[in-house]
Amino acid sequence: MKTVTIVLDTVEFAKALADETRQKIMAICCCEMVSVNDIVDKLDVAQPTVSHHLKILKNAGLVKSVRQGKQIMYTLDQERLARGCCQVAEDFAPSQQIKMVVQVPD
Amino acid sequence: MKTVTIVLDTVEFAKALADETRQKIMAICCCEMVSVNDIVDKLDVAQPTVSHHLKILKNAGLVKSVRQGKQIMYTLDQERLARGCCQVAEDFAPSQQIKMVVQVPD
DNA sequence: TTGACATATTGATAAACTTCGATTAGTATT
DNA sequence: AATACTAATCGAAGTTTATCAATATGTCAA
Repeated sequence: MKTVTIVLDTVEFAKALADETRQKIMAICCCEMVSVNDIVDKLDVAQPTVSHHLKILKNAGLVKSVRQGKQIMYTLDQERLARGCCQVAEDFAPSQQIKMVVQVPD
Repeated sequence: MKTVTIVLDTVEFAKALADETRQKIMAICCCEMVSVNDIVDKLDVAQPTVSHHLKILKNAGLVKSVRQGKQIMYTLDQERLARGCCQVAEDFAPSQQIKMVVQVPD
């Protein structure tokens, strides 16, 4: 049986989550691929601000991006986010039992 | 069957976690009751700084405190922390399955 | 290759945050 | 009551962060 250990910087992880605008962005790109402009259109912030937050989310490993022509499509890495949440809970709340059922692609 | 809904401010929750010193404090008071001085002794920060961080953690509902004589004992609210982690995961990673088994006291 | 479009980067500014010294408030002891 | 002890609050300094306008970079179409 193979064990995969993910080393997560829980401080960087939490910092990435710790902003209202970033959480809005996360909600927007949570379940679909969206362009930067898509996000800008749905929020009341300037485009550089969105790019800035996307960079932070990307550095924390919370979003993935792919270029599609002129646009760059972003989407939340749900598994990564869920793993981060579980790790925080495991690190600081070891008495609680939290189980994560990882989705295995077909 | 009774359903308990916890309304959590995920931004405040994440902000409370988003500091290295606070995470160290959380680790120290994670599994036992400790006084403010206990925490100061284990960290390289001044007492007002620890009090400041404890206040933030308290406002976020992540620590509980009880006065014992001259001291005030703090401890991490593990269940609250775990619930917060689960809620973040549920809010932003709905495709992932995370289960939390809540500890019921005897 | 020129122009239009999409996104990233730069630089500046303002707000928020961390930290600490000094002080205050609360508690117990003598 | 006076003192010692513990923790909270205040005020200031320094750092980090969020935001935007301006600009640069990259891509596609004509």
